[in-house]
Amino acid sequence: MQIDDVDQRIIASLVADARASYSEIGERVSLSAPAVKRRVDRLRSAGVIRGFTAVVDPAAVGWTTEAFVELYCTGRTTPAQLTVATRRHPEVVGAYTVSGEADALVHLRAADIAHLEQALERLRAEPFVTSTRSMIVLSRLVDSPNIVPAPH
Amino acid sequence: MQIDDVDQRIIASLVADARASYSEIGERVSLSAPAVKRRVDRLRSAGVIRGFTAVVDPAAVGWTTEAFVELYCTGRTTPAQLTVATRRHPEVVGAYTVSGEADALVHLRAADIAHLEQALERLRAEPFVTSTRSMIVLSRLVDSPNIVPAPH
DNA sequence: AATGAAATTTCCTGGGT
DNA sequence: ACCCAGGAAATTTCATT
Repeated sequence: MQIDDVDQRIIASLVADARASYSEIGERVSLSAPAVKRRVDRLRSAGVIRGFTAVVDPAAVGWTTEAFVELYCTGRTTPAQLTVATRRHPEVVGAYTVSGEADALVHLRAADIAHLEQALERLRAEPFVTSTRSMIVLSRLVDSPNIVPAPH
Repeated sequence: MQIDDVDQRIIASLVADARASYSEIGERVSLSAPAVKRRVDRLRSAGVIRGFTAVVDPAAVGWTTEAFVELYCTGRTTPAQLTVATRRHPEVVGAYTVSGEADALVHLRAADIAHLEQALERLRAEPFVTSTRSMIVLSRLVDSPNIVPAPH
């Protein structure tokens, strides 16, 4: 699918404020509200825009602990297996296969340290996990959920 | 600030779809649209809801490469220094101080490998960085931007 | 094919109870 | 918290280029 400059600006606008009205966006990109809607619909159905979400302060809703865990897995572990396994754990907010020493990196979010420990144990109990290496998040310095800068 | 069960459900609803109308949300939580709006306004001004954003497929807008980089820093590096430094790099989409061997973990997003390499070099050139350890993301298995499950 | 204008429906948002 | 009402926005239809 082709994304032109106007689409880019519409996307940027929605990333900055997903609840902006079509006419508001239209003003910024010099288009009528219906035209903006049609473009947004097109971008959505093409999968460029996956959805719209609220950015919530995890601490404010009782999730104060966060960690990144490197997973070392047995030889024949497939990404599909990893996907299925990690999705089973509600504490997993991100999971990636990576190059380097580890096979995967998992981003966990939990209510507190006890909860995190419990989640970690559950994760380590997955049959393909041989060992793990954890980094507990002490403070969040930067966290731009899905900010997509203009193309390089 | 006090968050009751209804607030939790409103938040969950907005996380799932930030463009849902107040009446739509009201239906799900058995509240009138004005009541929902008042709660959302309160949650926003309290900082529980930080904002609303579009979830964009980075690949679709030309950002195909991602990496996590562990930063090893000199003894007297403050979180404030790290914040300032990492924010200078547009490729940094996340940065955290962590417990463990490394001092910080940085999440990078770039257009391609060449761009990533360049960003990494720039990051390594920061005066307080003594060494780095990179994990390039091969595939994204799970990525739930700001999904906040019900409290434990 | 994509846009703008108009018309209809739905929604937002203030004040009153 | 709900109901109500005036104004704004969304969304469909239609005509234009």
